[in-house]
Amino acid sequence: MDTTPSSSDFIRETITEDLQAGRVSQVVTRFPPEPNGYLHIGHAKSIYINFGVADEYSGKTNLRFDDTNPLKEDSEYVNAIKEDVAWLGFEWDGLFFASDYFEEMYNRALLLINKGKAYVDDQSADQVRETRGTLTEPGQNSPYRDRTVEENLNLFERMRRGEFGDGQKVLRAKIDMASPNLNMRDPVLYRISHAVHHNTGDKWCIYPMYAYAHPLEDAIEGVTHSLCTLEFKDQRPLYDWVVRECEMPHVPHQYEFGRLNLSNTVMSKRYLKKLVDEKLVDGWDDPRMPTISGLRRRGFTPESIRSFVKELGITVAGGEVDYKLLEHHVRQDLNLRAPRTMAVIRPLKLVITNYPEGQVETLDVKINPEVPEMGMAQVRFSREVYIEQEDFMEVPPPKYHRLYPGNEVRLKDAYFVKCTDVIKDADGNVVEVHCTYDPETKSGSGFTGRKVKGTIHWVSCESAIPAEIRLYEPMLQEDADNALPFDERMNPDSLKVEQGYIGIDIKDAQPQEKFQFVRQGFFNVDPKDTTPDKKVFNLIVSLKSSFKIEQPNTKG
RNA sequence: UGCCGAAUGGUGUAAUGGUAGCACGACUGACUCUGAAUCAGUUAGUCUAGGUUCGAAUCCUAGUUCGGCAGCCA
Repeated sequence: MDTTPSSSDFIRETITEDLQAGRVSQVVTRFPPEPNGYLHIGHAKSIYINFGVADEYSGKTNLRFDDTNPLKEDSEYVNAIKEDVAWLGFEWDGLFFASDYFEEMYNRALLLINKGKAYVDDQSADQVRETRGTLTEPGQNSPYRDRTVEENLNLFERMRRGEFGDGQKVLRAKIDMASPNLNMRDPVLYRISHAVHHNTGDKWCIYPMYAYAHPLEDAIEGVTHSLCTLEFKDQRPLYDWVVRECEMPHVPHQYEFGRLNLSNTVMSKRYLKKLVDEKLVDGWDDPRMPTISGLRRRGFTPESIRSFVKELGITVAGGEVDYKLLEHHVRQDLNLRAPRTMAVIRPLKLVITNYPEGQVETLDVKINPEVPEMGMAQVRFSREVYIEQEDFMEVPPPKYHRLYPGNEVRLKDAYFVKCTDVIKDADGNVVEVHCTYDPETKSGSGFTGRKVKGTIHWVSCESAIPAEIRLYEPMLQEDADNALPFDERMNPDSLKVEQGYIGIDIKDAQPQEKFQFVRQGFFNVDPKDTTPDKKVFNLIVSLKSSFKIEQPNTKG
């Protein structure tokens, strides 16, 4: 895959040392998503780190579903996650579920109880919270903290048998209610939840908490380096406590890296789910979503996502990456891979008054000038063509090289045309532009008589194929205050739908095929809404442009 | 006023006691049948104050700022 060496970082340094010192013989990592939503670009970083680092050291990586909370999890998410990881280009060694380990986890809990390291607490959730203390004050011991081993064993077994209702009892670790690390103040290990689990059905009514389950999962699978994001940093002592006190034969270690934050991007699974549930977007794969499936449908390539996250590196410093960097990577990838085509997004009819009526020419055009091997395609040219509305202005601003009355431009791959007339409707809107063309200026004829500053794209009216073109902007407003809740930052213009035209050269385009609409951007054939009768194109990313119209842009 | 962690151009990231570099962005210019791409260039940085050292982004001390942590979520 991506074989260029990555620079060193604290994780790779640790692994190198562990290998050299013989502490581990083979690197084993895992990517442990909870199947409670779809993966997003932030997960792509974690996936890249876990799979990529292991791969560099000829190690193994498991895909493990951290499914310890039946209330939020669903097999729909399991399938989506598997598809996304595979699409990104990673192959897992083992495919596991935390729920496969429930029996072993239960037995280890019994061990903890027998050692006097865990107890059943009858306090309510509220009481537990109230007695946990605060950031500056220690907590208080539970009145049930000193139950006998026998009593704890009996109670815990009855919890499992379903003798108690949700929330009536929990199993807690007995550590230190005065610890400055809140995670060590007798954390809950098991809670009661009479819920159907996507994998184990109704076999269990007690479920282990993440802090207890995760280290055991790692230990069971022989994970050597458990790589997670920074918010778990404070749990490290508890992680080590669980592995040690449960007397796991294999001892994994946890290392934390900074998660990815992207500018103007919702990276909260919870909020993304809300957008989906409230139908504010067209599902998890809405092209505006930062989900892997959304990016895929939008038209991003796995290669571009990989090279993007690779460039981020592995650090612990927090920050926010400009989404322009992601755009750069996809442009760079698609520039060499995407066929060029002329498509008109907002059409304006241009009539060539001195071109013979009824005449149609077939022109050969390069599919990708950057990559001659991609060959040639054919397009049609006739007396009437559609051009882009923004390529004509009746009153041009400074440095406007496109069409305006009296100005001559090239119709790309065809002829020079000079604007002679403007047709307007009753409201004064420009509805048609009239030009004359010069037959001597045909593309490829070698004409050098004069030059024009502008070249514009077009589609021949007689064979133009209507297409729906969807233009996207970030879901969050560019200049909104980051402190504001997402609801107040949503960009009302994140989706704009246009009815445009494509040429016959891409009439057979298939879902997920990507093109560069010349002078405009890269587009993907939408796989969901495209029908045999009508193609839908998603804007992946626009082309950069160094031309900015100065002052108010009142079209036409 | 608890614990943990982090601070290098606008953004991300290198430099592991020895010339502060790379990428993105922005801005110039060249080229151009894509105002793209490409090429050339410009811009701009070690949080602060002390200390150690021939020499500090790097080590030490203090401070400042930012982030994470008080789910029976993960």
